[in-house]
Amino acid sequence: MFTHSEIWAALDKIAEKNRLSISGLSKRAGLDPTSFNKSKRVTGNGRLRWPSTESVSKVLACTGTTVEELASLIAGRDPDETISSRLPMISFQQATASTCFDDAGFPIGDAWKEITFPYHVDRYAYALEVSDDTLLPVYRRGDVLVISPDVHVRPGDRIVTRSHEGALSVAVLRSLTANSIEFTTVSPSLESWHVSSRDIDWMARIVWASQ
DNA sequence: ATATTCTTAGGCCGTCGTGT
DNA sequence: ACACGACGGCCTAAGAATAT
Repeated sequence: MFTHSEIWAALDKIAEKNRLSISGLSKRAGLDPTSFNKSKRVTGNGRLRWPSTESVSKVLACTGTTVEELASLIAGRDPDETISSRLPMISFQQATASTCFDDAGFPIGDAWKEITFPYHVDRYAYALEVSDDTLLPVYRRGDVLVISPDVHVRPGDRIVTRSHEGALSVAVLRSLTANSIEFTTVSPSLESWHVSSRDIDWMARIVWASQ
């Protein structure tokens, strides 16, 4: 059971999460831009108008929203923000300690502190604070990078890798084969190097950076 | 400053499903 | 067959935002 205001609030939230206006969401769903107008949610005589199940289905399809996520939004819970509004964070310097990550690159241990993050990211995301100026001019000391070990990495992505020795590197992934990985620096020099895929523990995509 | 585009409000109408 | 209710589309108008 849900109410008229809850289903409309959920659609408003889906639009917001996809950085769309409510008319923009209607258009993306293949509907008339005015379909979800606030003025159309109540008729002139006060009768409540509800979105059709077909329209809701189109919205879910065009935004990649699941029925479960819609249910959470209707219930007033944001499945992303409630999980990711607080992120574990650690500095690059501290992160070189071997106990900070498990074998798959997910945070473990007590060295992490928690920060509040204003955007929604997946539940596995964590933050790394830049400890020095070796990444200038792209990242400077104090910048925060948000990393998701759960996001598929593709050539062109900025990533963080970890060697068997525990050293973290920030780079751009250029190519990836079964045995070899090519990286370039994030700096304008674009120096490139190859490593064997056996020589790194993991790599994870940088999904956000404070700049 | 002006033009263009986008967003929103509101009225009206078409289409579809349901009940009589 | 017809009436009615309901949602979405079409249209206009106005205001806001953005581009030139």
